Amino acid sequence: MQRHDMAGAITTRLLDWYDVHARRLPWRIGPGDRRAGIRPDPYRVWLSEIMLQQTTVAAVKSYYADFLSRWPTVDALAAARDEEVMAAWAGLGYYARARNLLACARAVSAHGGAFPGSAAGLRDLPGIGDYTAAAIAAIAYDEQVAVVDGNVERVVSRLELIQTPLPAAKPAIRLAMQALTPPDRPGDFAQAMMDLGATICTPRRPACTICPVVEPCAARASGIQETLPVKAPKAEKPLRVGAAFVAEHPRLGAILLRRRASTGLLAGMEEPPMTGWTARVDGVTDITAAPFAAEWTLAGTVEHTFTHFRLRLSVWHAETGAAAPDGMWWQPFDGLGDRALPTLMRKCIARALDPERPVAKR
DNA sequence: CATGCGTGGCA
DNA sequence: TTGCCAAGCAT
Repeated sequence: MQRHDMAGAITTRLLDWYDVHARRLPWRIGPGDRRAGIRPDPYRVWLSEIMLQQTTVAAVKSYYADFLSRWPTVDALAAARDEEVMAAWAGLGYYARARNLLACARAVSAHGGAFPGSAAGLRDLPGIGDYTAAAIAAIAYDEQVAVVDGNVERVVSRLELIQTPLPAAKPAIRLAMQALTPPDRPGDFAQAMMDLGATICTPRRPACTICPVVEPCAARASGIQETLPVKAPKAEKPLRVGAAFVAEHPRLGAILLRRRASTGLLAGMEEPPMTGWTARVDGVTDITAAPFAAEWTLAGTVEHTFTHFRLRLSVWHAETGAAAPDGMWWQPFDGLGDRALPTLMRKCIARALDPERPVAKR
């Protein structure tokens, strides 16, 4: 099939640019390896792509290294305990990804340990949607398939001057990306588009002067590149409030923890006991909601922003030698790093144990 | 098709 | 400081 000259020009320029400027990332093979016919390990591509869903490269790097070190193959990951994987994922966010990761590993392992060999087959696995299936197939199998993520939506809408608002523009963007994707090196092309979007064709202040495809860019020609893609305005995030209770057992050197419900927000993760989170700003800091009677003192507040609301928690602290209530346990301090504690919960614990200091990261 | 689902970095 | 949003998926 003859490709249009414009499409061919964009593809060629981007691949040439990628050969020089490709970001060196732990899950990528080197250009020399690619030319030698070496293909990336589908397991590593898959692991990196799941972690990269809505998550920055900088945040992923240490988690990727840790997972690959602990579980070098899909069979090793499939054999891991749920709790071990959730704890390893703690802090990275979107915890359904970790549950789906394990479910996917076990499905693949149960069928001989080889990932499906096409985007269509990959798409049926848990945690793998249109984007991830296409990305793995293009990168690991050289399948000529359109890989469309947020970067590609932005780059393509600018190149082709697609002014329809998202998400209505998605079909047109996918068609345009399909027309640009070459039969040779489709994976490199997809990664080139994503690298371009991450480093040059950025949401704000795109660096058009150093862009390898500035000449064929229709939005740049019109001077409206910064207005694309058009998106519907986002609803503002309401404030919810609540109270967390960090009970400390001085003799054991431990704090009281429990496990959250298996569905919903932070599903299956662990936490200190706390109230529900309500949109009502009054009353919820009431210490009558504490897990047991003790000399509770207010250590401070913790604020955290989720996808669709902001949360302000009053953090209470008490020392006690009481037995752990049903469904809770005394967790020794020296094991906290290995628990499935989301960032929010680590903030609460840090605030309670040292009200003066700023909250430390994981 | 709209909504729920985390977190950290950056302008 | 506040808002924005990054290599999306499931329902």
